[in-house]
Formats: sequence, C-alpha cells, structure tokens
Amino acid sequence: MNQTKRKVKEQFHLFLSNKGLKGTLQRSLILDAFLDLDRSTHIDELYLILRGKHPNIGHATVYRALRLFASAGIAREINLGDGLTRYGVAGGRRHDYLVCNDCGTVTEFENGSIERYQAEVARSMGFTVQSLKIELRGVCNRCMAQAGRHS
Amino acid sequence: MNQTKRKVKEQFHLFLSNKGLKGTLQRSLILDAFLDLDRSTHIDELYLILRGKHPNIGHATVYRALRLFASAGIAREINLGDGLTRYGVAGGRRHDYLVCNDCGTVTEFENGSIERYQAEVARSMGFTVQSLKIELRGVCNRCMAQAGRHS
DNA sequence: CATACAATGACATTCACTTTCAAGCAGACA
DNA sequence: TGTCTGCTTGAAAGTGAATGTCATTGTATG
Ligand SMILES: [Mn+2]
Ligand SMILES: [Mn+2]
Ligand SMILES: [Zn+2]
Ligand SMILES: [Zn+2]
Repeated sequence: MNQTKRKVKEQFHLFLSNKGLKGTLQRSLILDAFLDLDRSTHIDELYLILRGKHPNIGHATVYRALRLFASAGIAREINLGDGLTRYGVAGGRRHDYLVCNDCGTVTEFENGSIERYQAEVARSMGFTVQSLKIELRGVCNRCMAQAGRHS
Repeated sequence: MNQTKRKVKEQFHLFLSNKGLKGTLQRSLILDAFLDLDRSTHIDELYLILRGKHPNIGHATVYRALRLFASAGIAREINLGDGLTRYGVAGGRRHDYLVCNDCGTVTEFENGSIERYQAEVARSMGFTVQSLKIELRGVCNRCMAQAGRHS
C-alpha cells in the first residue's frame, strides 16, 4: 500500500468519523479496489472485480460506496452521456476527456489555458462559471493503428 | 410559417422520400412543435405541448420522431448527463453549453478558436478528433440577479 | 381503388440506478 | 466486556427514461 493510498484511506476514515458514519469491511474493500485500479471506471467493472474475491458483496453497496467516496471528495463522478456513471480518483482537477468512439477508452487530460479562456468567454456572457467539462470524441492512436493495418 | 421553417420541412419531406419513409400527420405536428419552440428541449416538454392540442398522440411516437429528425440532420441530440436527452435545432454547429445549476437553463454558444486549439492539443496526444463538446456549469445572470435581490 | 408495407399507440420490457426492509454490525459508553 | 443505538448491508422491489412488440391504421404508388 503506497503513501498516496494510505493518505486517502486516512482521509476517508476522518470523513466517516466527522459525519457519524461507520467504517465497514465492504467500504474498505471497495475503496481498495477503486484505488488499485488507478483509472476511471464504472461500477460494474469494480463490482465484478470485487465479486471475484468477495462473493457476498452487494451490488447496491458498491453503488452506495462510490457515491459516498464522491461526497467525501475521494472520487469524482464522470458522466459522458452513454448512460453509465463513471468514477475517477479525485486528485487533481482533470475534467477534460478524450473518448475513443472505437474502443470506448477514456483518457483524461488537463489544459489550464483553454479553461481560463473558456471561462472568460462565459463571463462575457454574464455567466458565473462553477465547473467546466470538455469532451472530445474521436479515434485513439491504438485504434487508428489497427485500422491502418486492416486496410 | 417563416422561411427557415418552410425550408426545414421541405428538407424533411425530401429525406423521407429518399429513404422510402412516409409523411404522417404526427410527424408534421411534432416537427412544427419542435421548430416553433426554437430552443433546446427534452421530449417530455414537447409531448406535453402536443398532448394539449392532440390528445391521441403517442409517447413513443414523439421519441421516434425526434430520433428521426436527428438522423435527418434536422435535430441535434444533446446529452448533459442528467439522464434526459435534449434536442436542439441542428442549424449551425453549436456544441458549447452553459448550464445554469440554479434554473437548469441551457444556453448554447459557439467559439471556433477554442475548438481549433483544443483539437490541436488532442492531436498532439495522437488522438483523431471527430467531435467536441464543451459544457460549463454555473449560474446564469438572471439567477445571479435574483440571488442578489434576496440577500 | 387496391395493394404493400411503413407508422402508430398501448403496453411491456430494458437498463442503470435507487429505495425498501429485515437482519447484521460498528462504535460509543458504562 | 456487555449493552444499546442506529448506521449498514444485501436481496428484492421500484423508478424513470427510453426502446421493443404487435395488432391495427395510414400512406404512397401503380
Ligand atoms: Mn481541465
Ligand atoms: Mn436511465
Ligand atoms: Zn480506441
Ligand atoms: Zn439560471
């Protein structure tokens, strides 16, 4: 268990205490699986991973845990309009997404200057910006290479 | 019925002919309601408006019609991650959204330079961009003014 | 017209997600 | 350590947007 992970788990424990909530085996297992993945994921992926080792864990519990992580500031909800809710680790402020239309891979990146400019445009329209999301859809280089090979 | 609307209806009629599909009273009524609104909307809003004058119109028919309009290039699907599919008139290439967290209003705008820059960043990561969506959430000036009045 | 087949609308179904509820468990306090 | 409160769990049922089914109706074309 690396340093970052230890810190997050501590942060979660503190969050629970402050809110009068309880630490449970399930929450610990789900948080471990989430942090160990180290990339954005959806609930079903986590659920299947967890069921492999802990067949008694409940579907609803995974949903509830991820929502809880989000409210604790540990996870970030990602909604890309495909009907699934994804979650990413909340460290940093990544909210720019490259979504491959071929393989579905989601790559996150950050670009501060574009955000500042974009927010400026919004302000000029009398809009107070609270959050910003940029979503690019296309073909990732891996899929592009594969397509070339088949032609 | 203004010039733009007449043109769109003609375009739709042509689309139907080319595909071997049929013009129906319902499709005409739904297209009228959609174009008359002249702002992005979700199916239920259209459905309620239509039910006022035409109580026999079906729920599924409105869904089917809007999907058809989209495939005809008349409507644009908008998905802002709240679980509802919105539709806007497809004229122009607006895909930048200001969403008010207070009143839910969706304002669309376009900003070509930001898009070109953003696409360049993506390309530099080996990603071939096919479409781009920018979503800013915050408070619109109307809601901001109201908040000020109450304080 | 007649005929072929697309479209409609009531209804059922899907799918991601949430809620319910009885049983279980965590943690505070004595 | 034991007790007690009430948070948590998991199975099952429910929710809500959207889509599929299918008998019936409507449309366009010859
Ligand atoms: Mn960013
Ligand atoms: Mn849904
Ligand atoms: Zn790909
Ligand atoms: Zn507003």
